[in-house]
Amino acid sequence: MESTRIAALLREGEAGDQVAVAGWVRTRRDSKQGFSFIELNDGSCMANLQIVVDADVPGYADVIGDVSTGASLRVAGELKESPGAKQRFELHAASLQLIGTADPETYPLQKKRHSFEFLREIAHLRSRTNTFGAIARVRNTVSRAIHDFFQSQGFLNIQTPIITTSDCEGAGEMFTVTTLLRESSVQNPVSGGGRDRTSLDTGHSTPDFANDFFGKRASLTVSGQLEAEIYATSLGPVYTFGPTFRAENSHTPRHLAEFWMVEPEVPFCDLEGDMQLAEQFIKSIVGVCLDECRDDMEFFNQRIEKTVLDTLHNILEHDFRHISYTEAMAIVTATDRDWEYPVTWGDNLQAEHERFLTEEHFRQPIIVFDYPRAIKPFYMYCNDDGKTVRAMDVLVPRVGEIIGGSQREHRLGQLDVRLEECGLDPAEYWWYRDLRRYGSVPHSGFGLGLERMLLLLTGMQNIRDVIPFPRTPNHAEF
RNA sequence: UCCCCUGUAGCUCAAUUGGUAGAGCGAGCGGCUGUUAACCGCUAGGUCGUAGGUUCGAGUCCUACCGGGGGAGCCA
Repeated sequence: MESTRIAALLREGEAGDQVAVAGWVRTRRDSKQGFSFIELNDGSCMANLQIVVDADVPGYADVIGDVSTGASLRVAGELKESPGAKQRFELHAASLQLIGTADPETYPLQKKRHSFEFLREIAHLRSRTNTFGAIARVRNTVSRAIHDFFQSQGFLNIQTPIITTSDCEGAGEMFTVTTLLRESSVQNPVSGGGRDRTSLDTGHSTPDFANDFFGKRASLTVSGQLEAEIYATSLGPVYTFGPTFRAENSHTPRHLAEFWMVEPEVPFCDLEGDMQLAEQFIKSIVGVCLDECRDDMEFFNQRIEKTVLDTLHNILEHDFRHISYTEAMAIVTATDRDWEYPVTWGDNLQAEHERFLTEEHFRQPIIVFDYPRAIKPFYMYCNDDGKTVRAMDVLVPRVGEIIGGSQREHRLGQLDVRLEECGLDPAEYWWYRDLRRYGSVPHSGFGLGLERMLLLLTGMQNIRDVIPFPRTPNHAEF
């Protein structure tokens, strides 16, 4: 008999069905009177399936002792209404096949709750817990919802390069990609123990990238935006959705060295349209998750963060507040609160100010737009006031900045002014400038960090726990 | 990179002003039970992150290093 996923069985099964399931044991409770209860989980949903095994089931006495937490099982039998209060169905086993044991003396996962810090050290097993199973399912749903949202509106999915030689926007430290390193010239070439950083030993203080694989210095991408602009200004709305890399040495619950980013880019679109798109986009994802991941979302609301559902419904039911940077700064400086970092016009809004605005002052997502041009990158459209650019950040409660975007500077003359201001070499951006020389159009886009979206959706506090295998400084296990 | 907190049993944490290391959960064994965070009893399990130092005596105080967490910056 073919196995049925537990999610499908709980959704569509009926008492009397003959079914088989396969999964991993969460707990076992015995009655010496001659039967056992087994909680089986197969990852298809939050719920376990309760298995009832009578002692006269073939092989019972031989294997039941090894049916411990973490062991894998295949069970066939009849689905019955459960007299117990905590589940509708239970499976009365006719056959029981122990597939893989899990020594209780050494199996690290217990029935009790573990700290996320501990689970991070056993990332190869944490997906067997309720929390990480739920995160994986929600992450999957978000991923599909992202594609659905853009596909349904005619956006083209563009795969931008992961290896790049364009030093785009100079935003953030980049990881160098090189073949200049040879095993013989590397200290600690393999994963053996030592914590010394590998270092180039080319005989020169600076490696000669002209001799490198690509003939010039190459890096892992920090954004697909510039390449997305190429396709947006020829094929219409596009989006990228892929991994992004930042070699920043930042140690926070909101940063990863490797994360996933969604970046739409829309031609013939100004900042207003960009902000509308961002709002529709976020609401769409929130709505899909609430709709399709009810059990998982309920779990997050009960066990992880009791305000999650309220926050998400609040997002769906209200229009995002749009306020200019200048207004935001006025609000921040008008309060009589003692800021750790007092600011004036021209400064970046600090995290404490952003939190205040979205969590206390407006108590809902806000979009701050028209930032000072001195604190923003070269590619943003310059306003006529000469002081601001058409940039926007979407700030949400508990997470802070979840989206950053802008209308792009499509006027070649202005772009060159900004390249100059930012100390960048126009020759390096020759193809980017070409887009402004031939059929240039106003266009806009933004970037959304997938993991930050997941923080918002799940109520999890640490970004290392919403990606299966987090990469942060000193951490690239698994 | 800077600042703060922290490191004791498999896990989560205690240990009064420096005075011989404890609990709960988990695990093993036994008992009870249509059970479901099960319950009751017993047992095992720790060179207190590492290396120095102060002291008659250090889990406790000092220094360095390593690990974990948080805040800042940067950003998504």
